[in-house]
Amino acid sequence: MIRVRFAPSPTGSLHVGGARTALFNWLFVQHARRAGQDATFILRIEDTDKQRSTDEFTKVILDGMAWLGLGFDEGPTFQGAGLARHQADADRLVALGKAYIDEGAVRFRVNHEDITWDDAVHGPISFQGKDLEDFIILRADRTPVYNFAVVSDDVEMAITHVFRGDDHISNTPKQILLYRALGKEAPVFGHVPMIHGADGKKLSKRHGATAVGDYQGRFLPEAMINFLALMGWSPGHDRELFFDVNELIDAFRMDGLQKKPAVFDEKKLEWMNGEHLRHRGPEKVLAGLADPQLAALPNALAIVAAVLPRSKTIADVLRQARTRGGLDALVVDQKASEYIKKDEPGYRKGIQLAADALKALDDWTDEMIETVLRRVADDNQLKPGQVMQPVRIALTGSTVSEPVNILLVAMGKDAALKALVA
RNA sequence: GGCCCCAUCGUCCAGCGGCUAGGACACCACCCUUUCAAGGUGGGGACACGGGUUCGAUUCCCGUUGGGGCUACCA
Repeated sequence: MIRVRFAPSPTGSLHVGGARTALFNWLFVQHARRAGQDATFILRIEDTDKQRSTDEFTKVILDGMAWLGLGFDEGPTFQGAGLARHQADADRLVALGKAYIDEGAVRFRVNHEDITWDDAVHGPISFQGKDLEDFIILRADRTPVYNFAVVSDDVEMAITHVFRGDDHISNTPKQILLYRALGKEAPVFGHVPMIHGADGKKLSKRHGATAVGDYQGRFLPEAMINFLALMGWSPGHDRELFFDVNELIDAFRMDGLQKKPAVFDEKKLEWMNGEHLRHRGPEKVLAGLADPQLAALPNALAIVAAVLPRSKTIADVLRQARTRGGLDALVVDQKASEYIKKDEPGYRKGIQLAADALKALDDWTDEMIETVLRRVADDNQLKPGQVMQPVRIALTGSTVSEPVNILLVAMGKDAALKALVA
């Protein structure tokens, strides 16, 4: 029987590092299940007796996990709720002579033996007994200290595997001692490396977006999962794109984890998100946008499809689609306004020529539009770009977009001409 | 300072004694083109250093250097 828990602290946000740890825990459980084992994934909130998790803080964690699709089987349970048991366990250790009262607090007696465990990601790790000293398990106010509360809780919940951040390595010997004192076998420990910012330091607020919530509006959950899973883990070969989380579950193995910290590269996340966006396809992307105004447009699907190849984030798709659908006012970007300024008469002429020619076109297809536009350019001794680019800018506010004929078809004749003349 | 962990392109990974050290992101060049954030082709770019072990080390061992984490009656 496998019982795994993910134990975030209620800090008001779910850190991407935490989310990745949750993902590894979850993948481990799902993988075990597929192998026919009885495996349970438990969520435990690591709040304290002084700082109980508020509903809002709990919700942030729940929302983040729900967004990523990481469902749990038990919980959430709260560390702070185990106070009575923590105290009873501590008293028992005192009675057994394994702990003693020190200035009102309860201090655990360390026997200075060497501690070694076979870490699931690092292999053998050992600490020398002489470096460990007696430590507090219950404060003078009878509230438990973290290292004691976790062990008491994990014993209570019969946890078999603990996969957590690297930063807990030095807590592990203390906890192993506690398991022994409580007469229980320690679980399997696996310490997953941290996520660092570009400066090589632990990813924190000053690195920018670090909470899962910061990514929700811009990235697809499946892309986030794919990206997070591949930071510090690999299936052992060069494959990087996992469009189906089931393939991730099948391939996942704890010993495929990297031992060194990884640097979060948002550029790569963006690329990966673009791949997932295209894999989802226009219908699902449009549905996922949950924009009633956009969805109500008869050509919404065509617009999204036109815009998808060059989009990286959900925000990219939404912004471009709404502009093309006439829902948002045109925003002319830097390069576009430079283009206009360089030769405004030429710019206006291009638009005028295109509009006049297009007006007479009944067969509104990309082939015909291209033919007509090229002919207009040719007839006026202009290069195709001299009429295409002005149209593109007038319609999108950008020098970059899908091919102009595709753009025009997606927008529809009436809307396109109206926007051109405006 | 002490303890612990780690070390392949700028970044994310592959490699698990013998490879021209591979892929991806990013970057650069060229091609295509409706002068692009699309597509195509190509390019630069890494085994931190020093000792061993071995016929042979990126790979195994030791050391150095570098980086990170922990060092609370925080979690």
